[in-house]
Amino acid sequence: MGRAPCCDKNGLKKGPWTSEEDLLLTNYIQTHGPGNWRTIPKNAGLQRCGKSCRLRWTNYLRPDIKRGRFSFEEEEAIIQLHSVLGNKWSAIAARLPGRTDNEIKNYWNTHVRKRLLRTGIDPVTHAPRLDLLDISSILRSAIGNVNPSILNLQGLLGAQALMNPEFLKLAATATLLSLKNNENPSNLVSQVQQQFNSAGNCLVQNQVAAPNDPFQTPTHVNNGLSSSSPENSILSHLGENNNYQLNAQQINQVDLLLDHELEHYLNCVNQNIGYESVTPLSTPTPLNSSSTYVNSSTEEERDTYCSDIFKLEIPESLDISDFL
DNA sequence: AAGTCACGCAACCGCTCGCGC
DNA sequence: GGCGCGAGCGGTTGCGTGACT
Repeated sequence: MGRAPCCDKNGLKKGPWTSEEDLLLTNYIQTHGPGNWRTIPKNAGLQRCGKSCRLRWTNYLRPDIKRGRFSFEEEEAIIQLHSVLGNKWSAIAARLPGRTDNEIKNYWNTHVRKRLLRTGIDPVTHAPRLDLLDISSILRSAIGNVNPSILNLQGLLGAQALMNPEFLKLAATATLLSLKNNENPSNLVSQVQQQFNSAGNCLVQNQVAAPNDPFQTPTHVNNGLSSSSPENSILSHLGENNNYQLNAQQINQVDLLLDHELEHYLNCVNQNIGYESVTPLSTPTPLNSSSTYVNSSTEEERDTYCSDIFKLEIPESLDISDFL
């Protein structure tokens, strides 16, 4: 378009504002109002471009700006709004009184983004990071020295299959179930995968709506696991092979791991109803959920909260803190 | 105590949008 | 419809500061 530069580059000051400049700008705007930003520096006696004045005013000098540390409620709101709006910092700022888009953007990049990454959540999609979500690692951490090759879920299932948290969790459950019964986990996991595949296109990821589809609600579907076919029943494979031995302690730990999830799953199988995890691996927080607000503010507490968003329901007695 | 490194934040830059002519 | 301009937005930069060695 060939537009002129926003200001004459020659003779105009750049860099940090001095208190004298702040005073000049504040006094002028409080007297005359913002008006035309291009004319403000000249009228206020500032050697700055209008753009610089506008930024200084909107991001720092405005009287309604809330300074200081973000509260946990604000941080939670930022995360939720970002999951809906994406990097629309001004839109997010509009919903957080007293906070500027620049401030929120900085806070996101320096704190929230890192925290989400640290807790295994993709800061862009707000979904669990699949590259980190190696259930095999969790299982190994949980049950100790089992041959890594027999716990390689990603190898067994393929990366795409891991896109479904429910399936992922069920596969992990199947692996533990197999180990408990001295089976090769690949057999049972394959059965689970076949049932998923044969159930049609039910492998819909349970995920947060993408930023560019802001009003899509999270999809949570029955994963399609059917127990109608006896030969495909997971239970039918119990006790076949005895090549994968766990010691007594490991079996005990597997029992703890399987406690809730397996019980629920077996109930579904026995009643011939659809299985839906009682503790979804990925549980996107509803935007309007006031229950998600936690009145804590330490880094550790926030980390814990963030990891709770998608954690596996693993008993506290198991030492998996290194992984988490 | 001095040097180095990492981090946080204010400010800048380049681009797009919307409006008036 | 095209152009010029102001305003706003999002990404990036660079400086100040505190932590660490």
